[in-house]
Amino acid sequence: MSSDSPPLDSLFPDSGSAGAVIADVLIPLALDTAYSYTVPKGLQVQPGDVVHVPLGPRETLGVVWEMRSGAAASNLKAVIGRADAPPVGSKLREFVDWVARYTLSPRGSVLRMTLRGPEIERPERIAMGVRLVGPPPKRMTDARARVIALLEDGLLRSKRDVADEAGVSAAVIDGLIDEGTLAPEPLPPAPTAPVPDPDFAQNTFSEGQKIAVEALVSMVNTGEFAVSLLEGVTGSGKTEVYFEAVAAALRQGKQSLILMPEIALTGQFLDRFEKRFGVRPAEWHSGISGRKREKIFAALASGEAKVIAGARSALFLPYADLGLIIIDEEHETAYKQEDGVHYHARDMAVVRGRIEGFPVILASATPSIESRVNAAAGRYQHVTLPERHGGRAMPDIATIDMRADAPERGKFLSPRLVREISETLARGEQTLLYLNRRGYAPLTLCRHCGHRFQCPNCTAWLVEHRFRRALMCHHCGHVERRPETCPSCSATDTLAACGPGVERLQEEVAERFPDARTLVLSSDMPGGIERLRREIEEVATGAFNIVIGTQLVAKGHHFPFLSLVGAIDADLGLTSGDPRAAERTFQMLGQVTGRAGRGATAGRALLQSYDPDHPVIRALVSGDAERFYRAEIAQREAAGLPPFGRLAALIVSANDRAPAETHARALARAAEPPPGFTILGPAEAPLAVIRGRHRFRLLVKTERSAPLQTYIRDWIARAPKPTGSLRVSIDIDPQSFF
DNA sequence: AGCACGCCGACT
DNA sequence: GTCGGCGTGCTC
Repeated sequence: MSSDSPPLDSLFPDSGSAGAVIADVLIPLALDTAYSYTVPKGLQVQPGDVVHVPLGPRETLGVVWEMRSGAAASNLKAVIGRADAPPVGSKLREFVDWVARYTLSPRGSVLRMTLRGPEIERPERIAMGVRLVGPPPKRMTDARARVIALLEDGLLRSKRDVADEAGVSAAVIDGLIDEGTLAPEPLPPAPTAPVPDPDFAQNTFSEGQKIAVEALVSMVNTGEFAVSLLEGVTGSGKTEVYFEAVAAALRQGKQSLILMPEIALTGQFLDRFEKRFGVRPAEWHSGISGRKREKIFAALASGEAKVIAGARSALFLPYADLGLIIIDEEHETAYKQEDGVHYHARDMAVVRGRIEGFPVILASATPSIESRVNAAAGRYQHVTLPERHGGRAMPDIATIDMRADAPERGKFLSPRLVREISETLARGEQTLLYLNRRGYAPLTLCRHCGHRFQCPNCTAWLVEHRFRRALMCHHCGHVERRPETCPSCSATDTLAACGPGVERLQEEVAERFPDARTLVLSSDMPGGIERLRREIEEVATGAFNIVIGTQLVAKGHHFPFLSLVGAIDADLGLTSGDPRAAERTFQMLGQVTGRAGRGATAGRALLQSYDPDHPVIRALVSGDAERFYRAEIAQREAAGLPPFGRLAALIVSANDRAPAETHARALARAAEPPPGFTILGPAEAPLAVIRGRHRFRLLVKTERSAPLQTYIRDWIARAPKPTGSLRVSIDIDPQSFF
């Protein structure tokens, strides 16, 4: 339509509602388009307001995304009213739109992540306190006298406190209210988030740390978007260094968000924060629920909470005045959300910083390749802490060549490692045995006929869990009882466990060291995440002699009594088809071995390996991270892969193999890759069955800086629409986007 | 996310 | 004959 066309309402003079106020409302459901509603006269709303709107037969919450005035089509319903919730500011709306576009998700799905806090509406129950207001009651009792004596000062106290301190029951207090002696009065809401004091305590820093502190503080003081990669070996005092950036933000009155992998948010971290700032930060993770969640949500939206330590979901919340995001352990894969909206919290944090104009700090002892490359390219400032703090020595890392120093048949600890564990025990110190395999044994087979137990839904072996007497699939959760006889040839006593899991390792440890106190730390142990946090804290107190753990022991915990680390199968993971296998293994082993060391005494780490000359193993032993990063980038180039980033995976899945494969091929055909884009089609992607769904993976890579997601969006638009039980999900690896 | 609609198996 | 399983599609 040309610009001199007549206005719309003159074309439809009978529409009758020209000049109506229309709100485009985004609803936190899997909807990409905002729905239009008329705004009734007398209702004041503006973009960002949370409103109630009718949706089909029911009523939902939505956020006013845009406002306009014009002719209201007759099918529009009206906004019901405003909800009592903090508004979603324009920068946050821009962030939601950006993330939705980048992740190819409906905008409503992203919006939902920002409204996750409260069961909006339900007004807070106002707690009542009591105050002494009237004459003593006609009949005095001992209990009543104690209550009156306590309240003689005329101060307001909660009923709970009065009952506890006066040693009476609530009935006594209610009786005094009836008598008119006491009066109920609403209590002022307890502060949810006491304000951390940037000057509560000052840490002392080495010269090297001072330089890093200064770099971060000046970045925060500048108050503009910038990214720093804070790279510091384990024990270099990274946390204390970035606390100074938080202090600088506090002095400006700005809020800080410290993102960390969920399991790393332990009392240990909170204690360190409290030592520096006098109070604990507000916490946000899946374990915080109900009223507490609502309160924290309100406190961060009002600006009352100044520092929030949270898991990745905290990134999307409506902060009042966010001025800094820190991503601790930035290399962690836990930052990648794989269901619903696929996003990487580290990268989206950088985007939020860019949109809202504040600095972002990425901290790690073993940074991801992409952050290293971004730092080398000058997009990120590289701040390094090359030395351990407080005279702590770097751990001494060595390999044990398993071909030369083989354990007995059916055992997994090499003679040398057994010796080292004995010596560590004798010194009263702690040992950590790292094995990234849950359960007892990863494969069970029949020695008679060769039958292997496989998941009926997935292309995976069933993992034996002896503790639960079951065979389990780690992909879909399928569980079956471990039978006594072979289901294929009916032979008895021929089923053999192959390979080690942490449970089997514990069995071996218990046999070798019957007097040692051992603990298995694994995500599938009963008790959930809270129990794990408790156990991790117990390990830190030195309560166990030998700890056997899966990868979750690598997530940023400090174990002060730990002097020996043994990696049982250091090569595990190096051979998987994942393009990031080497990087992951390097980071994992780097983190785990970094835990070793007691005070000034150097710790010791032993890597049991069948391939001690592997570049990853050699880089770990030499302590030369630089060498690993260089070698890994070169390796990726040689394999035709970009160093990072411009790589996307499309997963096509269906309940049957044929439609999944057909669609994957159709997608591959529909793509007309622009120059510089390459599709690694379904033929090259291994088919896997997970949870009964047949999955095909198409990898797309590009050497160009053009945004991959734009290309993918066009591609999907061109391809036939998925039908039936087909699902296409897209996982785009991080890119540099600015 | 709800909720209705619709098309094939076992039941009072 | 219906009740009900969950696949599919719609909500301004």
